[in-house]
Amino acid sequence: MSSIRLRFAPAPTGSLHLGSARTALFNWLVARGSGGELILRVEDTNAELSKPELIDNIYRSLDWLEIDFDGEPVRQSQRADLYDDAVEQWISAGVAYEDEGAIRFRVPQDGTTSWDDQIRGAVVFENQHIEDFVVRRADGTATFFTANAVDDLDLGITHVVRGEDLVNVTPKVILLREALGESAPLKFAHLPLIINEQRKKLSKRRDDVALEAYRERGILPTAMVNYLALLGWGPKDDVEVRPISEIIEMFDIADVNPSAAMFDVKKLEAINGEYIRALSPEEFGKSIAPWLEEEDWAGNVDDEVLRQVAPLVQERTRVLAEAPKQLDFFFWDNQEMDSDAWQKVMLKDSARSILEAARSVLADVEWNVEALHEAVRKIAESHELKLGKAQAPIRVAITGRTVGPPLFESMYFLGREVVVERLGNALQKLVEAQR
RNA sequence: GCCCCCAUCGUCUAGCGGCCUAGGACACCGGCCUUUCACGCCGGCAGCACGGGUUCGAAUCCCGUUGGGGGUGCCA
Repeated sequence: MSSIRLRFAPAPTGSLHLGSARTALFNWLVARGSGGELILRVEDTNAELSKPELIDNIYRSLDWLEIDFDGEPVRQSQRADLYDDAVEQWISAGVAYEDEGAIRFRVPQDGTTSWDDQIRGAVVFENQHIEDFVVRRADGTATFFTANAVDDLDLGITHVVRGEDLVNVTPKVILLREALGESAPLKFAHLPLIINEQRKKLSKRRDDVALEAYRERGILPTAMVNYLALLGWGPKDDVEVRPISEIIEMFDIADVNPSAAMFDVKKLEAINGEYIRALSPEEFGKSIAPWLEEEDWAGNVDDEVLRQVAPLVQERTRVLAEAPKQLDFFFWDNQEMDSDAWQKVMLKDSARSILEAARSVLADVEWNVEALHEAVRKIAESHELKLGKAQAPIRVAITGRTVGPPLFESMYFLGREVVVERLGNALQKLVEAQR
């Protein structure tokens, strides 16, 4: 058995929570950085919690983050006998007693229970403030405290890394372990909470706490892990975005900041953007595929065109879910026109004249990016406009929007026929509107 | 109410007694680049909650105040 053993012990209450993911990550960092072992222990002492789909979600999420475990997962729902034995042991030792069918642990009325937290230092509770707590429910099932203490002992856990919201249960678990004759005290590290803008613990009701929600929006797992590592911890050399292998090497649980950390989606997305830009074109193409498939123009996507056009949007993408709207005009059947965009540029005096000039010049200009660029540049010149201004109506006519990938590259890949047709359509719409 | 924890720019952090007129990142604001938007680059704004100690010297150590948070289930 390895000298360092940790466990990640989620209760399968739904989709994996961001805070749980961070706890899993920090446990994993300690294990992988120390040559220790990490066990996955599912805390499904409560019957409703052992639903297969809930447990699957945990596996899927952890797998997505590439947080791996040693050995098979342990299910508390299958270890009732062990908990029973412990409770019987406490009863016969006189430290637990029956109360309305449940069994309570008798907490000493004097003295203190304390531990040296790796993140917070000494934490001390006076025993008189700890109430006698239930270790076995009237229905015969073990409570969290019992399962926790028994399993940590039985599995040879040496280090417990968990959220700060569990600080107050720690003295109870320590008492239970002592009553079981523990051979060595656990090393505890209570992680700071992840909080929202209101500086409150992330809540399921009002915050996006499901890890899956971020996956669905197109956050890369590597970016998520990197960002999560930065919540409560920071590298001493100030390089925040870096491979997980380096983080494993630099990470030390004792360096973790004890104060709560706000979850900042903007920063997550900024980091995600960096990871997206660092992808190879092939990887990027594969990454956005699931999002493109959901579009109604998905059937029109030409893989070769997509391959050439994807790099144009890669550096403009912060979350993968944004990719379709940057690429749609390459593939749609019925062109959509953003009305704000139309209002903004097509109502200008020069718009009609620019579109007319573009339609006629582009009808037989040489079809390459440089020539297209030059052609539009000349139109701009003749209208005494900067290229940036002059290309606006052309962009809107062709892409339906005021912003998007570089225009001349886009026109080039779209092809002469489509470009001229869209310019014509826009012109017609403009003329009709002016009548 | 009681118990426990926390306190460096708006946010995440570096700092673990002198290297700090406090560094980085995100956000924000200027500028450059430029075919839009981005990217990139340059610059700016902005912080040690307060009060006492300890010390030659405190963001760093101690105490208090204030403020915030967590817990207080036969949930986990």
